[in-house]
Amino acid sequence: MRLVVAHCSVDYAGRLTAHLPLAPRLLIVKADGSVLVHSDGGSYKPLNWMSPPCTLTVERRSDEEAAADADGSPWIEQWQVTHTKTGDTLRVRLHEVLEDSSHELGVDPGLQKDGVEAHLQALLAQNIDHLGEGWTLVRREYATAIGPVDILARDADGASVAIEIKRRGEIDGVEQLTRYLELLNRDPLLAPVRGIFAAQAIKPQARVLAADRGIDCVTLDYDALRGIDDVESRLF
Amino acid sequence: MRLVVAHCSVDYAGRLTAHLPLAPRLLIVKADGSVLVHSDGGSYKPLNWMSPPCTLTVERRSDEEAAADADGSPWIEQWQVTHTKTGDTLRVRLHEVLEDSSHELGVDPGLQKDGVEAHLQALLAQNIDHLGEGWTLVRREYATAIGPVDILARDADGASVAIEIKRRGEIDGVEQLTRYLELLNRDPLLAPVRGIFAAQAIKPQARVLAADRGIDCVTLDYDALRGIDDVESRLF
DNA sequence: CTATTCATCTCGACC
DNA sequence: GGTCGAGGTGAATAG
Repeated sequence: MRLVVAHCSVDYAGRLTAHLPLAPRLLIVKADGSVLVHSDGGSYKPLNWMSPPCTLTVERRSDEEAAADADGSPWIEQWQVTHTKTGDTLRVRLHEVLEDSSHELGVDPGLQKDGVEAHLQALLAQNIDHLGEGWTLVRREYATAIGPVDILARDADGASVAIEIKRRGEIDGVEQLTRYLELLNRDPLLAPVRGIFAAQAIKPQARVLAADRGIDCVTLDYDALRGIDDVESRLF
Repeated sequence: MRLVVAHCSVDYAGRLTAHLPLAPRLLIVKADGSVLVHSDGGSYKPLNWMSPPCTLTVERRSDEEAAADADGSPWIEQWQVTHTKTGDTLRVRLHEVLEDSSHELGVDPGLQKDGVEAHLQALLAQNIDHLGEGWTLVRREYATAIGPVDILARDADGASVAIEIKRRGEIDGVEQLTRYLELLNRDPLLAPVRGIFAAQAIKPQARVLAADRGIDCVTLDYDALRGIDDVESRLF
């Protein structure tokens, strides 16, 4: 990994073209040749970058050559980075260099995560009676021709219920569930199937559309579900 | 901006919990207090991070104190970063420090972009007869109760056409256009309104759904449209 | 390999 | 301040 702090200008050409005027920035060149251009603010996203796989060629020139630049751009080092597959290009022109260091870091052992949608689905499946007393789980990831329904269950009366789970409930989730319901209701063994749209938070537009389609909305409390699960884990 | 290369371990707790075991990494502390943890590979996304607004507190201790750590974690410096609004926390424990430098970069002048969907919409609006001879533009961003239609036009016979533009044509774009058409066709001044789904590339599934809904698909060539536009720019 | 879906999404535009 | 849609989305997972 090479770290350079320098006054630089950057040009990118690919799906879009973008330009960064001359200013001091942090440049990172990773072991795989990928390049990040960071400013001293904003978010984790670089101002500009090149993803691997890519090739980096470096051109250096003397102060005299730089001063004589025809375009009036007195860079002393230029990086030409080209994406191996898409042909996207990133050109970085370094003017004044404030820092330049390199380190061997090796391969990272990687991140361990917990708490995403899969977990939410597992928790609700394990606590399906959270939705109503006497409810039973039929299957998680119930397969249909157009994709798997998150959860298929039966209510206390034995009627089928298809449940779509999202972390955030938005309009396309309702559309998705609608397509599943249309298909499931063609199966005489299941029909009538009603739908439940379950999410940690549901947007107003999604609620309106769901209501229009006769789909019930349920907001899930992740911590509460986890709490239930912890209690049950201790019981069994 | 502070740059630190160090053997470190990282723990994040927020929407999810995540852990990075001890390994050499690049740590960046930006002027706004945000922190990035990068490995020497992967993408432009850090392994872990904290977005602004957040507060950073640094705790240092001597090698003797570190060696006597009750948990057996001989860190010599610990960063506790807390998000001001959400309360998310990031804890970084530095063991061996390989580099530590700071720079004043100031505020970046920012990025200039070109070539995204807005541009595609503008180009097609300016060259609406690309879709058919004698076609005319009614309005870009034609407002409806459920959102703006990208382009409303009339064909050579004066019949209304609603156009949805995407960079990549996928199923939800067809759904979106379907909703617009349903609404627009309730307006007696416009009806009958037909739909055109225009994108640089359209997925087979989206084509099938569009055909089923009576929506025509058109693939757009960005460079060709830009070429047309350049020619016209020169003519007028 | 392609295709789908999630994301600590981020980011901008618009209301 | 929110809400919504796009992204050079990226990244993981299923088929």
